[in-house]
Amino acid sequence: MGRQPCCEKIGLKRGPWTIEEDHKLMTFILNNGIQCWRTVPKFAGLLRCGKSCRLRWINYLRPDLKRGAFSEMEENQIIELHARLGNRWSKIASHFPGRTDNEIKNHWNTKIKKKLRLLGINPLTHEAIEKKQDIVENESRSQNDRDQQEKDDGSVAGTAQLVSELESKDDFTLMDKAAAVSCQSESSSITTHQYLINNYEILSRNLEPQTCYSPSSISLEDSFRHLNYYSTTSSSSSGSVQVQQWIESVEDSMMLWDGIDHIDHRLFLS
DNA sequence: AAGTGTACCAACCGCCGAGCG
DNA sequence: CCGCTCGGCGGTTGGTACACT
Repeated sequence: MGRQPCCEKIGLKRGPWTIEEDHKLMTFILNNGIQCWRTVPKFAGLLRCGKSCRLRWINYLRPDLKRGAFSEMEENQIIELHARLGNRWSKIASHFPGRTDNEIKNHWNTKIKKKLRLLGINPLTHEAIEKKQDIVENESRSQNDRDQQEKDDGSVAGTAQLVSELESKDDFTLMDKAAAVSCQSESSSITTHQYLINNYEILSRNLEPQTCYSPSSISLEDSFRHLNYYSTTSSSSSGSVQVQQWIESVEDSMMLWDGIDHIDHRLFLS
């Protein structure tokens, strides 16, 4: 026979995790590590499926998670990777330490996809949206000189210039401008994708002037990677500080744990 | 103030490849 | 080799918060 079943679905809890459940799961994993997800809920005292525990850990409880908004640089990189890899979110996420595939997928679906559409880019193909072609071609014809110049030098300076010129046109809608710019890049030797990467910052600033990219929250990268080392040696003050930062971030995000001091002292700062 | 629409994101669902027995 | 489960993945859903009318 094969392996034992992952879990008995009957009687298992579903839905949002409580602070107590998070506490149990995190305490168990930090104490015992992860050998088999099927056994985790059993030994951690949770009425959850192992799969659910895994998801909760990976997407929310993992100490090396980088919380906070995506930076523009990260967004640009996501677009670039998506153009190459498609919806392979885990592959994309592997380029972003501390970010989860779920987080990137959500960000793509709620933010980036919308912006690309406004820019006249098909988020699936990263090509210019077909029906924008007429607008674009009309605009492009009137910009022949600029087009030629752009083709000649193969740079994105022309499109960037077009962006700023279009911005000054009050009777041209934002979407039209974006489409025109997008097509402008298509008609040149520059691909839509390259155009997007080069001008994304300019355009997104205009599309969402209210957007404020908050600085990333405290980066706790590597803290978990070094967790075992620091918890065993405990002689490294920097390690202790790093772990302490993680604990504080967890406390911030999960309110108060009744046993956080217990975990803190026994695992990290002994 | 209440109702409705929209955005966001945590969590679930179902599929698939790898691997165990 | 086969039957089966696990772990991982991508798609989707549902709940909540916020914005708008």
